[in-house]
Amino acid sequence: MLGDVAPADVRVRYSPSPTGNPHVGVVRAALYNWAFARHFGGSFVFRIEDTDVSRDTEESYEAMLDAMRWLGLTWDEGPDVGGPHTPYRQSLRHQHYADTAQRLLEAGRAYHCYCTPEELDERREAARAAGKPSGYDGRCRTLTDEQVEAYRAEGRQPVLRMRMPDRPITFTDLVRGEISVDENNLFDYVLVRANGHPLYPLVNPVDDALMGITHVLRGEDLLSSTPRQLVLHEALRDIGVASGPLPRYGHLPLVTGDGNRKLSKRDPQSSLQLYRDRGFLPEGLLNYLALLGWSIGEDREVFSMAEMAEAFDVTRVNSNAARFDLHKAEAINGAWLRRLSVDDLAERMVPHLQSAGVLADPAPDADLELLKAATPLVQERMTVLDESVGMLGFLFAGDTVELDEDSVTKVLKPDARPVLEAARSALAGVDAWQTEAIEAALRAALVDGLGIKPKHAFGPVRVAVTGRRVSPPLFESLELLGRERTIARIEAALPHVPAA
RNA sequence: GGCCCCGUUGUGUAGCGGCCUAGCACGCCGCCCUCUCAAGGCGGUAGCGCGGGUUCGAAUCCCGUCGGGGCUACCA
Repeated sequence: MLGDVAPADVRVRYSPSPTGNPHVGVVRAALYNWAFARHFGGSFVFRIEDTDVSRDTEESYEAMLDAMRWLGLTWDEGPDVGGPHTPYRQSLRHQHYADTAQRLLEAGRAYHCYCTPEELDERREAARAAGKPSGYDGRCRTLTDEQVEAYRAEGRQPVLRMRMPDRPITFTDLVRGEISVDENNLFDYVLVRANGHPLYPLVNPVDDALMGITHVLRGEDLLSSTPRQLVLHEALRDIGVASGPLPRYGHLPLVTGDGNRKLSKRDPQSSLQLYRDRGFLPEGLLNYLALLGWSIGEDREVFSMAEMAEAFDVTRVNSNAARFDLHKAEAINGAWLRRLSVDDLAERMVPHLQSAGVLADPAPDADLELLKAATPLVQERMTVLDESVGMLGFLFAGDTVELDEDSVTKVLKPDARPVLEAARSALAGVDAWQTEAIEAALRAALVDGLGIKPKHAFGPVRVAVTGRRVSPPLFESLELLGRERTIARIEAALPHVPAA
């Protein structure tokens, strides 16, 4: 897997294009690269591929860095931290591409092609109709000076095309094994546009070569372009632009959405931001993403990133596509949430409670204390942090809470009136306002006193006090809420109970 | 159309020729616990796409077939 590369010399990169917010499939690729580098004690390089000015924005660039920091996927070299191969943004590396393109042309490894897009389309369609490969047919490979003159006279501007060799290309993929494409299916491809703009097929390998990348782990969608990149890499070494061994490639299975199709950037389900907003923990999301195509083995699924780095082995990555399953992601996140210390969890809930308006920003110390006291009640009931809003909102309201309409009609029926009235007087008489005493008083008054089942006894109280049918444990909640607000809310709820 | 990749329960995976009457997790169903909801415990549901080989023996190796996906730009 490493070839001649010493473990510490392993260099991998994560090179997203900053177009919109990061995609979970792309995050998983970052994770696998990170784990690969950390496993061997090598370097993880973060490079921004912002060659497409029309699509890349500074905002997306910042969002990308922010996302990586949030995830905790630390990089050793990158646009903000620098490194020996600076700059790490392609938009700042144009000279490298222009120089390389020139040398490729001079060495005869690339050539000018004057075909127009229309001509290309036409021939492509014809080839396709004839059942033949539809790639570039090589027409401009050997143009005479006269032909070039004629094209120029017409005002045509050439693109620069890579000259592919007349032999099959075979390589060993780290996850899939040997892959081979014969010469009839290898086509000369465009490196530089007619307007002088370098394209991805040129800049990506050039940067990998210049930055000494030893291993490339990326999505399967790039599998079929690997042979041509390998050819470019060989050429770069031949013409002295780069040195060192060719990078080894590993193509990761695609992450699919609800259908069987590749999760696209446009699919809302693919947005990392969505999961952040919902309150996924970076630990949980990363853990889940790690599971999409890789297994730590031993019937174990919950593990930390340090444990992953220790155990990670690309050759054991699955080669078949994996579907993103929200349920499973939530389950894994829930497991992580329950592992958190109470203080840590309370702290992480704060921003969610604030953006929902439950807590002020900054939150008063008293509220923070109350939140901390309530955290154990909800820790095992949540799967994502955002749920804290619904579960704990009632604690931070005043003498009245917003009553959930559905809960009111289902629980606050006419026979709830005597229950609430009995609860009110029982609670008024509780000596020490503590969970045990509250429960004892309520049981005595409602279950024993009114002779009704616990479920029917406590349901109305729960709705009156918390506003909902589902809440943290009732007696503990009442203790935290305090006697005054508890009783005030029961009284406020009484008018919502219809007469018999 | 062409090329390439992939194929274990609904989903993610374990399995790398006998330990598999296929394990685990999520989901789903039921039970227990129980003031709601969770969490937890117990049990259940459901799978090696198909057909040929190779072998004493195949989920595991080979071939074919079918199915799915990716790529096929002067996007990245």
